[in-house]
Amino acid sequence: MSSNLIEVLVPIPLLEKFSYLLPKDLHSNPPKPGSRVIVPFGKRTLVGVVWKIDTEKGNKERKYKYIKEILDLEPLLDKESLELADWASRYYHHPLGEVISYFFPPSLRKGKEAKFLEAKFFELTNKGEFFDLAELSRAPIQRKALELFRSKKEFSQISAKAYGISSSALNALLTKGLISKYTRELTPYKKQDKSSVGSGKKKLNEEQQYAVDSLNKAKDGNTVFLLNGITGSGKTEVYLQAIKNIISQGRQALVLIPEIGLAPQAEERFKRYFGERVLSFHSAKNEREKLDAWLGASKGLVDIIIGTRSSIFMPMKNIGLIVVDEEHDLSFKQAERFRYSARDMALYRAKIKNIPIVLASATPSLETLNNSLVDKYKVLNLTKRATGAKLPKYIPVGLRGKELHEGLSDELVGLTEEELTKGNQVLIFLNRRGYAPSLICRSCGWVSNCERCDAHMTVHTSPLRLHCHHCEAQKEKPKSCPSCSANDFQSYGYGTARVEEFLKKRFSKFPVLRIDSDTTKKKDSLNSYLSSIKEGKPMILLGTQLLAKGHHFPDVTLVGILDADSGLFSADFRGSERVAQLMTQVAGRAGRDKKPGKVILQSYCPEHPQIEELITGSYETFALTLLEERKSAKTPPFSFQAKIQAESPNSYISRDFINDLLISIKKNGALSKELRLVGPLPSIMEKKSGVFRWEVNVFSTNRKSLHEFLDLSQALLYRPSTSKKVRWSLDIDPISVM
DNA sequence: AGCACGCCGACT
DNA sequence: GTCGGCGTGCTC
Repeated sequence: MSSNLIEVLVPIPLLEKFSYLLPKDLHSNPPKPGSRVIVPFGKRTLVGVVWKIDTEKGNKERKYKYIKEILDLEPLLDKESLELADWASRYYHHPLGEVISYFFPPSLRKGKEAKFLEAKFFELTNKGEFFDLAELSRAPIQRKALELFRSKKEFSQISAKAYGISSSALNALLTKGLISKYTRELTPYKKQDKSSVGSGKKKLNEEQQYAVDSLNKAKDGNTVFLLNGITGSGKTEVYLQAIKNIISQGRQALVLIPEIGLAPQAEERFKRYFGERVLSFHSAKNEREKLDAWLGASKGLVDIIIGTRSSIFMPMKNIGLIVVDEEHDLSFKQAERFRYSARDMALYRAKIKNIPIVLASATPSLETLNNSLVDKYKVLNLTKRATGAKLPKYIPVGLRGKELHEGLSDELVGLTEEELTKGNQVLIFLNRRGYAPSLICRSCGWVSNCERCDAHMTVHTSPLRLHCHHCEAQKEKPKSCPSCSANDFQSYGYGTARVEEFLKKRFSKFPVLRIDSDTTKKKDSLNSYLSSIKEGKPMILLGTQLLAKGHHFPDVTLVGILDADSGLFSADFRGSERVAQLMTQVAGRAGRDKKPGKVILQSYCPEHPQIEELITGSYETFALTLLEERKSAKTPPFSFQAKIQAESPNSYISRDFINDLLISIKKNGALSKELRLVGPLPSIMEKKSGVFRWEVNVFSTNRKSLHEFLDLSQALLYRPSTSKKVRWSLDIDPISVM
């Protein structure tokens, strides 16, 4: 018997699904899965999403509430989006109701209409058309307005104003029945013609052409491509042309890019190539823009969506290709709440849709590299720079026992001088902002520790203050030592601001541009920096990883890496992968155009095998070595990993929380022998922002037993009796940057 | 997540 | 005597 029960997802962190009755007058027209409804929930009223219809028999003991209202007659999410949400919810062990809310822009989450902006219009009525103008002789403004209507038939409220038709005249004509009023959706996008796709086709080299051809051939079927091109090899041009091919078939493309200052540039390049067919999507857009973009993509009016992580949730009417650019980038992983990886969700979305997907990178992640080694992915190699330039030459500089100039060796200073005089640009890379990483008292050894974190406070100048880079804390530099009252402070170590000071003094004839998150906070300041670099005058670019990613600096011939060692001895097993990617990306900024480039790699241990591998080998040989290490250690990608973390104002409470959880799991028999548990242990920076964090990491070569473990963990964690004093998180495939 | 209920401390 | 702290329980 039909029970007319509808399963509705509500945006609440609960594992249960909630069922509602359908009011009798709607029995003949039930809402479809993917439509939004309004439902009562406790004392509240929520916007929910229909999940299943009439499938549950119903529990006789339970009294169900009625759906209050159906917001969408036609579903807003297609079947594949629902399937993707379901998969992500199970894979990341996150409540489906919250997962599904990610698929909607804010205004739709709040229950607003799924419509483009509406505007008021006025049009001439029949009566108005044949009305005797002489009757309006005493109302000259109305008469003039009516004449305008006769020549143009309709005006929007705004254009009427522009033509000088006052609102009082409009109202008068309305009451006389000479014009009528209606509202209409303003569609901001026009469906573009299939034939007019893309301009400015660049000449491709043989490898690029082969890559484009391979992508074009794969238009149907779920092939995963690794577009593995060295820095400056013209990867973008390859996928631009593949996208062009896709949209010339009337299909859409989705391009995911990292969450960095690069977005405006990427967008601009796409706009130049595809014009109005492209729409960018990121968190800076306002609600209206987000809704318009969402509707435009979902109705198939926009051909290309380019955006950061969250764009993976964009609906698309007829998606034909997904590109994940810089696929190794960590910003594709959300590090809070719903801890999804947009790259991995993209892979699954492509699989459901049976379409090709391109993962592009000069420094592929070990996961991706491994998948290509076992032939899961098809590799498209670009081994030559598009300009024909050579890859830069590495010059290792050992620092032991050397006198340095604020972190710079004689070799680096000398070469910098040389290149600047030749009219070239020099890039100095130091992944540490501020003036100095800590302040110490030379009299007693006091160090500027942060009260809320296990970290030093960084010295910042202008204004002179101490900042913690892990929490919001900031304070004045103390007048005298808090411990011994002496006034004998020393700024210890180097940050970009300190190096900037030195470079400006030493190379006073040349501009020094410091580019880090402190100097680029203001809107568009990064862009104005980048355009002054583009002018090509000799100068020094000094910066953090902001500078390392993706930019094309044709006049940089020398890159100086001040500290290649940081991260070499990282506690995290992913540390070396990260360093290798960063170093390779930074080095890749040198010699991209006609001029050959050099990279100075300063290190206290140049004989370290990993540094040597980077210098004498390539990213790929380095990565292969790392893969071997991971294989013998059975760490990802040779096992699956999950992390459970607890945080509270008390270290023991956090520790016990993890401990107790593991005990319960053990009792329930979900601790299979295939699981390797690491912990409970304090997290890398145990105290952070005033809370103490403990964690357990679980590794397993068997996905099923890990998922059984996680299912049980999830069930236990979401029990209402779970202590609310502790904030916990479940992270699948964590990337842990503390 | 919210929201209500409930039971103990400092206030007009 | 009450306002309000946050612990606990519940949401079809």
